[in-house]
Amino acid sequence: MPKQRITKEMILEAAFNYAKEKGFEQVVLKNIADEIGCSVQPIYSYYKNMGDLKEQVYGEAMAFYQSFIYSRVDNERLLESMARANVEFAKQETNLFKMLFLNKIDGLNCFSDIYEWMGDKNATKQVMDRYSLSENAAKEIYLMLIIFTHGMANMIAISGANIPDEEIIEYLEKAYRAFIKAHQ
Amino acid sequence: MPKQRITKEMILEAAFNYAKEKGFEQVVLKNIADEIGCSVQPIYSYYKNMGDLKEQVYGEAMAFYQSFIYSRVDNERLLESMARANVEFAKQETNLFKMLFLNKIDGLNCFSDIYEWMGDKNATKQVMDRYSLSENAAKEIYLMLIIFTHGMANMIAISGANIPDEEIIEYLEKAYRAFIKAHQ
DNA sequence: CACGTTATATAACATACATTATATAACATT
DNA sequence: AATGTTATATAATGTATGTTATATAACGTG
Repeated sequence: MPKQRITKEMILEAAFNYAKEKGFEQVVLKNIADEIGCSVQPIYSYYKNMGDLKEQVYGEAMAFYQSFIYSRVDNERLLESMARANVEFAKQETNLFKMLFLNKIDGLNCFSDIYEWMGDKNATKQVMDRYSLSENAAKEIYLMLIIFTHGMANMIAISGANIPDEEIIEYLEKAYRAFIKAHQ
Repeated sequence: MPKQRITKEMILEAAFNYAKEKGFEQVVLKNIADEIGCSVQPIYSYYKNMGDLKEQVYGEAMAFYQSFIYSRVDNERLLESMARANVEFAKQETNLFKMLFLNKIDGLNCFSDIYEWMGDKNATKQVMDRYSLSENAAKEIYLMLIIFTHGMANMIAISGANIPDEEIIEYLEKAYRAFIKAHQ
């Protein structure tokens, strides 16, 4: 049998990069095949259909997002650094951000669910300890900062605005301090 | 000449309602024709092409949004009532919200631009007067509440979460008070 | 009431995409 | 080197959409 010129990894990588550079909507059969420089067959030999490939691309994007965030986490300031990282992600990786966060996510029914979804227990604990707050207060601060962060990230991603990092940090800091102060 | 059974208004109304009930992506030729119960020709007799019709639908949606917001404004509490109305809009008219706010909007380059875009001078003035704040402080509060509101609206629209109005109001109030308090 | 204008319908054509069928060519095994 | 397996390419098919061409039918005007 002939050796395979095209590997599954090549396809997934090409598709992921296409999503990253051109947007998820551009992940269509012909674009990926052209990108690799092959016909459509190798793709169908590894993936049942395009939906299958797109799911994998989504998974890659999520992994990329997570490593993006975690590589920027400051352990001394979990909440603030995660908020910054999220907005930076929206600014730098707009296509991935839209793909991950501007589409329906199932199973969220109230804000506490949202907290569970994104919540990081350590960050909550850090806020509790640092400001001598109850768990509920810390959770609420966390939740409100997530909402604010999400709003900022969205506006940046949607508008394509190139807002300087200092300004982003400034507003995130202000929101964070305001939410803390409200509980003191 | 035969009298026209189909008017331009019928088409635009059908298309707008389709966008409102089923989502903007569903505004496609055949759906609208079927909805009205006509062929594709009447649509092309009034609109150059589908893009033309979609633009008009977008305009209708914007007008609908504005009257939705203004009908809910409390003149005594401009900022808070507008924030609430925006989140309510995202909750009740999710399809229109996505169409209007989850797509690119040109010409925004920094947060002060965003302020100019959505800014309501009267609301700013009300905050200045009520809390004896400088114009800059009031503007900042306004901007931060817009960001928070947008974040909440987005999360609700995207997740489809049916969060009770009381909870929405509670969090908006908390954010508002926190931003005010930060300046005192 | 015949005629011409035009509103609407039907149907053809174009394009973009996914999917499947067939053809070709590489190479491992004999 | 011949053969069979299979990786890949080319080409056909299907479906959804938009657009345009042709046909039909309504009706105002002479």
